[in-house]
Amino acid sequence: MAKPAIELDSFDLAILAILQKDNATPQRLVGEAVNLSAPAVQRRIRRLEEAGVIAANVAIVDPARIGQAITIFVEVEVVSETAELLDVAKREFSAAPEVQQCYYVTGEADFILIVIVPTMADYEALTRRLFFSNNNVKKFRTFVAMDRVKVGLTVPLTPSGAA
Amino acid sequence: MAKPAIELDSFDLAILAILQKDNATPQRLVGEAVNLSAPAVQRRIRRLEEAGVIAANVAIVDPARIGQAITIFVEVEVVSETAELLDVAKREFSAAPEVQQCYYVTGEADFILIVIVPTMADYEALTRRLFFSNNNVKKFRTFVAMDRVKVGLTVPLTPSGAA
DNA sequence: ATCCCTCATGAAACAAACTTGCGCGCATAG
DNA sequence: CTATGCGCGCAAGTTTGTTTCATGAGGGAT
Repeated sequence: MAKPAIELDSFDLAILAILQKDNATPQRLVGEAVNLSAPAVQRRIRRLEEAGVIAANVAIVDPARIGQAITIFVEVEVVSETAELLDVAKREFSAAPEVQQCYYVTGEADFILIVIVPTMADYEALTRRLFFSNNNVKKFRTFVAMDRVKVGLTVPLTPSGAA
Repeated sequence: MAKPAIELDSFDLAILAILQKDNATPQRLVGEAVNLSAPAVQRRIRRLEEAGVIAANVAIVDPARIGQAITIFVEVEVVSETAELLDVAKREFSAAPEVQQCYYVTGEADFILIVIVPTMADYEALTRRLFFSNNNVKKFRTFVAMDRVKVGLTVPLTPSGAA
């Protein structure tokens, strides 16, 4: 694993704020925006990537333009919360390509999944495969998204622990 | 607005699959992977961007490495589902920078929010601002994420509506 | 107090990638 | 059968990303 935390100064945060919105921004422009030279920006970006602060550089695809994808939320409740059973569930859920996001949470549910499927029939198939065939799944609740009001993974830049 | 849908062939889907994982992949490598020349890849990418299929190119930042961000799910139930009240809610929720994602859903809840905050105190402040001061919010349930098992916006590439 | 070591920066050179223009082949329509 | 439009590949030009190098600031030890 990478280091749990590295020092981030205001330059790093400014760079992250830009790349979070558009990582195709030329380093030259980034440098101008944060008052740093292009190579300096380059080194910082590499450091952030190696440290895991930048987890990935990806293109965001609009599901609505690809077939007619349906976004679904699932709250999953498990029977037993032993460490190994949780690991099993995490691995199974993560393995499904339809599962975009999976969180282990506190509260009335244990897992929250965000699923994208082309049709409801695909979702039904997924539930059979993921939930009904897993004895540790007590119950699950389904929420179908009618509107993606706001979608993003942009993290608010908190200057905590930085100079 | 862009066209609601454009034709996507297997080349486009293959390209999208790659860029969804890493949009820093050189077009030359993309071309090799899909058996196309670099300029052809380039033109297709541009078309996909203009059509809105590629909504954005962004760097994914791990919140855990930025301060100690907490991911929280909120199920919001509203009193009245008139169009204008929903619009108000959508706008208010979207305006909050802490709200990463907001969906309007069917089921036992009306909205599902994904929130990122540095501390629980910030979340409490957010609830006051967003929920308690909004008379149309009947109730809300909170789920705190203990583990981000899987995070992504990767859309499964469905060859529907393509050659 | 001085020296030395380490580290990050900026300027320039270098390499790689992106972008554009051109001609060709294929599919479709007339 | 011919004409037209679309998308491809090739090659050149341009921008961008990457490396190298010398300089200056900060820290610790003598």
